[in-house]
Parts: sequence; structure tokens; C-alpha cells
Amino acid sequence: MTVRTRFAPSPTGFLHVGGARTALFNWLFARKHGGQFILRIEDTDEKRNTAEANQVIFDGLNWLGLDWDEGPDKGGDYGPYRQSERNAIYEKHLAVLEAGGHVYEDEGSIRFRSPRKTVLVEDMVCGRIEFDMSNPATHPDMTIRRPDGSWIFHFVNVVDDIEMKLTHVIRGEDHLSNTPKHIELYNALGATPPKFGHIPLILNHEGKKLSKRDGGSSITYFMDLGYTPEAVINYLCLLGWSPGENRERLDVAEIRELFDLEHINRRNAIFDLDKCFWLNGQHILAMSLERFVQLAKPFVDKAGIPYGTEVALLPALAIVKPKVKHLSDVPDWIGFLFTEDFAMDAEAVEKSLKKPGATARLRALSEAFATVTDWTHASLETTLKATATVLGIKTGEMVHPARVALSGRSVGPGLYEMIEVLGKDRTLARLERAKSLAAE
RNA sequence: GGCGCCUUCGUCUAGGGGUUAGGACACAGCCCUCUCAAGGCUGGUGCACGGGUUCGAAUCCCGUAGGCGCUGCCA
Repeated sequence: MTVRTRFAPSPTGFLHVGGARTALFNWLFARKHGGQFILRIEDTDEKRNTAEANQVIFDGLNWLGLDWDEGPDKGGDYGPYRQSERNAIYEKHLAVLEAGGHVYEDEGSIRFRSPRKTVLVEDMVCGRIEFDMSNPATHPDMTIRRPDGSWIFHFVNVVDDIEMKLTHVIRGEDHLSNTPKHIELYNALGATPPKFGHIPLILNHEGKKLSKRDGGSSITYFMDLGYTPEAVINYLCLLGWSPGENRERLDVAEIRELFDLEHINRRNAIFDLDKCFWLNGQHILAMSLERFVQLAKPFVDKAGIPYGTEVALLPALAIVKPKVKHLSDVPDWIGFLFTEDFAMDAEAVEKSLKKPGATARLRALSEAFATVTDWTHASLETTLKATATVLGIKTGEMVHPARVALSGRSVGPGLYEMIEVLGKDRTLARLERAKSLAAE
């Protein structure tokens, strides 16, 4: 039997991190077992069904790297993959329920008549749970169709899962209490229920369900701020799941290999942006320069940094890669390398250049650098340190004014690396220019 | 209210009868150091509570409390 899982979001114009994690777990499960991952859009509420809202889902999943085998944009053997286009299928299944005497009309809507028995849910995450459905007062018959003919989630969801031959349904724990009702529906439709796995919810810092208002509740937030997909995937999978052995930074390939439903715990998790942020830095540090360029370049382009060719951009990105935590910070970190019109931070100028002797130091450094033929960070370091020694000052007393003179600020990439990237001409010119700002 | 699920540092978690209860983020201090990071070291804070069972409970059982979810003609 081929494993078939799905992600079935409603197009709200927003891809929630909880939804993204549900998608991730389904994707991981399918990929791990050599199965298929299906994308189905649950747009029974047609008001929400806009092209933009659909696109947000596609973009988010694509960004995360969660590819699907069947879906509205891809087709497949069990389409259409939008509920708004599956009306005939629902009618057909409703007829089956009618024929079996499982439904009745109630003020224009259609309700499913519960068999009123105990339903056993055997959940891959939660274990065996019995639900006593015998009391109509506490478990009323669910509505499956509104008087206006539109369908209710429970019904279409089950019908689609049957029709699309899904074998495993991994979803949020908010559906655990709905599951016995869904199983009743499967039975009435003569279908075998899939295996269910209910994963814990993601909560905000107040312990409430993460809402749109909470920072980091939307995948767009991570895309815009310059998180890497690898870090977000990593963080999301660590919420409610652990591979053991104190592993923290994992790449997707490792996660695909290690992931299993057995190690999903059952308690809800509070979303911690701090840790996600840390993980992002870890992934940036660990990734190849090629990957970093691929991820950072759009941010640099968007900021309009005049780097010219990609060949010129590469060394700049290389020296900030170990420092940067958000890709959106990259333009700010490399901007001074591509313009002579960079801002001079007043505080930094005050602290490092307005010091007695600063001019002499810059002059000495400038003269020393002028003789350097091997313009590499290693020999630049040697030269700078030797110059400081000659002047009888500590390395730092030379480094700080130089950094401000060359970049306009007191923090940045490694000084020698940035001088190397700057090149001899620009370095000497900037040192010269800074003398006018420096104290005698 | 009813039903279901859950409860290990502030947060994410490991641990499922004998552990000095481990790791990570965050926080503090120190080291390294050209800044900022990274890295290294150190530190504090935790088994919700009450009863059992047991020689021994964070771990098993019962209860209580708290949290979350469902109880929609939302998904």
C-alpha cells in the first residue's frame, strides 16, 4: 500500500505556521515512506476563494520546499483538487448516505444521523481513545449541508479523503474530538477510515492558539524578515517532535530520515521566536556560500545595492555570512562596500576618530598599506599590527579608527577581510578622507 | 456544563521504577578577540499538587487543580 497524505488548507490569504507544520509532518511522512503528498484546497466558503489566497499557500509551501505530487496546479488522478469544483462528487456521496438512511432534513439543512455507539479512535500519536457518542445532548447530529446547498467541512473533508485514497491523516489536535464523527461518516459511506495522527497545537506566549496578531504566526513573516527555509523547517519540526540525542540543528535530509510519528509528544508547544532566530544564524553559518548567495541576493537586489556584477557581490557576501542572522540585514551589512557615499555614524566617529592622535594613526596606516603588494587579509593584518607596534599603541587603538574610517560604523565584518574586499585604492582614499574628520 | 487531551527549568525538549534529572534557546559572568557575532567555560532557575503502590516514583495507579481543544449551518 502506498502512503498518501495531504495538506488541506482553507485559502484565508494567510499560511499559518501551525498549518505549515501540519503540511511539513504530512510531507515528511509521505517522503519517508516513499508515498505521495497531496495538496487540496478547502474552499467550500467561496467568498474566500481568491487567486491571491491560493497563491499565498503555493508560495509558502514552495518556499519551505514542501513539494506536492497532486494538487490544483498539478492535477492528478483524483482531482479536481479544489473543493469548490467537486460538487458532483459530494452529491454522489450524499445520495449514498440518503440511500442508507443516514441523513435527515432539519430546517432546510441536512444532518447526519449518528449511530450512537462508542467509537474507538486508534491514533498514531495519541493511542487508543474511546468516545461515547450515545448521548445526543452532548454529541448532537452534525450538519453536513446548509440550506443554501453549501457543504460543511466534516462531510467534504471525509469524502475527499476517501476519494483521494488517503491512507494517513495527520492534522492538528483540535480535530481529535471531531475524529469519532468522521469515523461514523466513513462507516456510513462504506469506506475504511485512514490512520489518524493528531499532533499538538502551537500556542503563543500567552498559551493561547497562535493567531494572526502574533508575530511569527504567518510564513510570510519569515520570508520577509529573511529567515531561511531550512531554519524554519528545522524549528517547526522541533516543536512537538525530537529525534533525541540532543540534536538541534538538522537539515531537511536528516529530518526526512529521522522523522517518525512515535516521537511526537502530546503537549501543545509555545512558539519561541528566539530559538528560531538562533537556528537561523546556525543554518546561515553552516550553509554553503552558493546557497547563501542564492538566499541573500534577492534582499540585496530589493535594497538596490549597486554591486554591479554578481562576481563583485560574492566576496562581500562571503565576509558577512558568518555574522548575519537575518537575510534582511545583509544590505545594511554590505552597503558601505559598494558606495563612497556611506553614512558616518556620529557616535562611532566621536568615539574612535575624535581621539587625540587619530590623524597620525590613520596617516601611519595609510603609509603602511601603500607599500603592501600582497593585498590579502592575512598580510593586511600583519601590516596593521606592525604599524601599531611602531606607534607604541595597542592593536585595538589602530583597528577602531580604521574601521570607522573605512565603513562609517563601529560594527561590521572582520576588519582585514573587509579591507581586502575594499581593495587598495578605495582603502587608501577612505583613510585619506577620514583624516578631515579625525582629531589631531 | 459535558466530552477528550495534556502537565519535566521562563521556553523547546531528553529521560518511562534506582540519574548529582541531561541538552538547547534566553539570561548572567568569565575566556578568546579588531567590532559584532561565532566558539569555549561557569552559573541560577524544573519533574503542578495530594494520596497511594514500592525497599525505592519525575517515571506506575487514583484524585485535585490548572491549561488546551471539541461541543457551529467555521475550517
